[in-house]
Amino acid sequence: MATIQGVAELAGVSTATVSRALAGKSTVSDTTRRKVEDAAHQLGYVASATASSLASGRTRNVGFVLPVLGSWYYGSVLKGANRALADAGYDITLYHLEDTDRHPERRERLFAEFLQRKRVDAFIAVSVELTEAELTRIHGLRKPMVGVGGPLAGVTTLSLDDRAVAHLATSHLTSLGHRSIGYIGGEEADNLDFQLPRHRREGYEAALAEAGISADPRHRAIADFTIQGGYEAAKQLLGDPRVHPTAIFAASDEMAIGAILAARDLGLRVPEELSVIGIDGHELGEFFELTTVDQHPVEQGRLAAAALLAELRTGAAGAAGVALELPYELKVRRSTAVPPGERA
Amino acid sequence: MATIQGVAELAGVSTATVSRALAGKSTVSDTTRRKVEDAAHQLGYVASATASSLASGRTRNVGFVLPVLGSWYYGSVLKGANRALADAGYDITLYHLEDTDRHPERRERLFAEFLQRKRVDAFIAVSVELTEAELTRIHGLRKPMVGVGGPLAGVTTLSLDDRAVAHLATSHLTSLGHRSIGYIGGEEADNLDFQLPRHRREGYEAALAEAGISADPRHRAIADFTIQGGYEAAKQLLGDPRVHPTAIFAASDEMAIGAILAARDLGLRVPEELSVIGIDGHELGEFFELTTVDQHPVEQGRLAAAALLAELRTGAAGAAGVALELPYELKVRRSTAVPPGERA
DNA sequence: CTGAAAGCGCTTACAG
DNA sequence: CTGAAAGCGCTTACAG
Repeated sequence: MATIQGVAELAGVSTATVSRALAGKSTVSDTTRRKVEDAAHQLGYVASATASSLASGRTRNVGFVLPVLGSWYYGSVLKGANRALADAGYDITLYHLEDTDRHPERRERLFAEFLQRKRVDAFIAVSVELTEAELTRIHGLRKPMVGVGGPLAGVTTLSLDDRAVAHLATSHLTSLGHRSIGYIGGEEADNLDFQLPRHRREGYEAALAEAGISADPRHRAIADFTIQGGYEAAKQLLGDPRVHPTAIFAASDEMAIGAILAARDLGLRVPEELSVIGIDGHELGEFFELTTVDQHPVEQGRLAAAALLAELRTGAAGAAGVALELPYELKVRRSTAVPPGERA
Repeated sequence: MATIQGVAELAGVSTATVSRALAGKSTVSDTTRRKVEDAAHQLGYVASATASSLASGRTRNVGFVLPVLGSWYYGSVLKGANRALADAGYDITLYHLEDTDRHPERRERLFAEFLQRKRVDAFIAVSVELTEAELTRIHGLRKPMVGVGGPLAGVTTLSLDDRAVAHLATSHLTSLGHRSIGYIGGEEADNLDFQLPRHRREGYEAALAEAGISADPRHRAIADFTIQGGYEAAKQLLGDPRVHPTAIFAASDEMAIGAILAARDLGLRVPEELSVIGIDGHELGEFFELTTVDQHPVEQGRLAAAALLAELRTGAAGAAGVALELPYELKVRRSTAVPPGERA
């Protein structure tokens, strides 16, 4: 394990010069730089992150805070962020805000201890809901932070326009001629959350209204964003003779896939007898030929990292509090078509 | 941002004593300890990880190396490891060995730069296939390392007995009376990999032999461990009139789910006309009522962390090179039953 | 363009 | 049980 001392001796210069040369500072002559690089390469020298951090105040490490590990969505965002940060020379340290209800002490410890260690230069937080107290603590750290799925008070946030996304998905169905459109959404609990379920329902209703269709509570079902939940909710909608939708819009792809499976079990052909559309761009969407509004999670991670790197470069967390909009895209696959009896 | 200085002044002791008191060293009197703790609490002091690491040589940070981000399996292992390590006061820094074929320079940089920064005390590597050169570099770091899914030369490895697992799954089918059992496995490329596909096939064949059934190459299909791959492979097996299996054993749950969906599309009822079993314990297994051999990925992560913490505590990487066996468990759900025509 | 020196904020022998 | 002091391995004003 070579140290900067060893490199300095081998190259015949001071450690200060080694540090400058390897950091790519412009104040080093080309000859010297080459000597230093050769020596460093020969010894396999890489500066100790720990010593470098203590001296410079920069860790080249970003904290990534997320509530779920093992799901496709969060993993994808993480992947996109990691790629962009690694390319910029940054590591990622993980902070899993797991299962607050059952393990409040773990969450407490995360904010009281782990986040206070000054191990990272900045944070990315995905779909994290923070209390006032937690937000105060985060701000007390005085580190740049970018949220995905916000908004978080005083934090730069990248978020999806959930109303617009739901409006687009529903309009896709009305423009095909559907008039009886079921909706599978999430619980609209009045808690810390980001209002995502409510916004998506509002987008759905706005699109219905535009098409001159009156919203009917019997056309709506609540689920938990999983395949199983979507399956059960769809069975309720499809099994109710008073509803009889010709299309279903689900607020997530997994719920939409559940709806497709429910339709199959009920003997309904998709899309001939039932159209289904979701939101996400889930990896399983292709296999199920699911029409969806893709929110490009990997790209979301990349954008979050890019925004953070920009704040890190300019120094001041100048952009703090700004809200940026994430891109989305309608992807029409086989699961949506004109209503039954309207084929050309 | 309080420093150890501030705490020392407030408590009226030296910084050395603050350090010792907060580290829980036994050589501090109870009164002093209390004074220090009060002062630290009052100031919201937490030792800087960076300064502590440089002084002590310990980072309280573990590197987690994995080839895939965004999949259920790796996310689950990560979750289990993170939980156990966080409870012991450790952070996790992520090293994503992504897509080596398309981005060899990223992989190279990871080994040449990121891993050399001495940011972590130890490594956990999941299903990572390393070249000789990479292994040499890792060993040059002289840090404890635990592999999951190994084996890696000179590294403590936790692995599944793939032959035994496949044998168990297949025997479950033969013991129900199945004689014509299809197999969906993975490509047995002769590369760096861990021979997992080969071992699972061998376990399948051994169980067949025990039941007096001769192995037939036409009963085997190759896929890529995904739902889509399993679906296509199952269609081949089920569509071939010369094969006509009454059961399918897939080397992963996702492929098994693909097989269930293929059976549905071919009008075959599961389990009445076709039994299906997988390996994994995938979160979707319950919804599809899939019989499986659960390999408990979250628990695998926990065990890896525990093994690593043990090495870290005893100092010497004493257990290096040891191979430990991971637990597994047959979970019988609705997707397997006696062959057609044999119901009581 | 380069070097000597201070300093980042801790931990830990060493002495007492 | 406690403190003074050295040292971990870098970076960065400061001088030249």
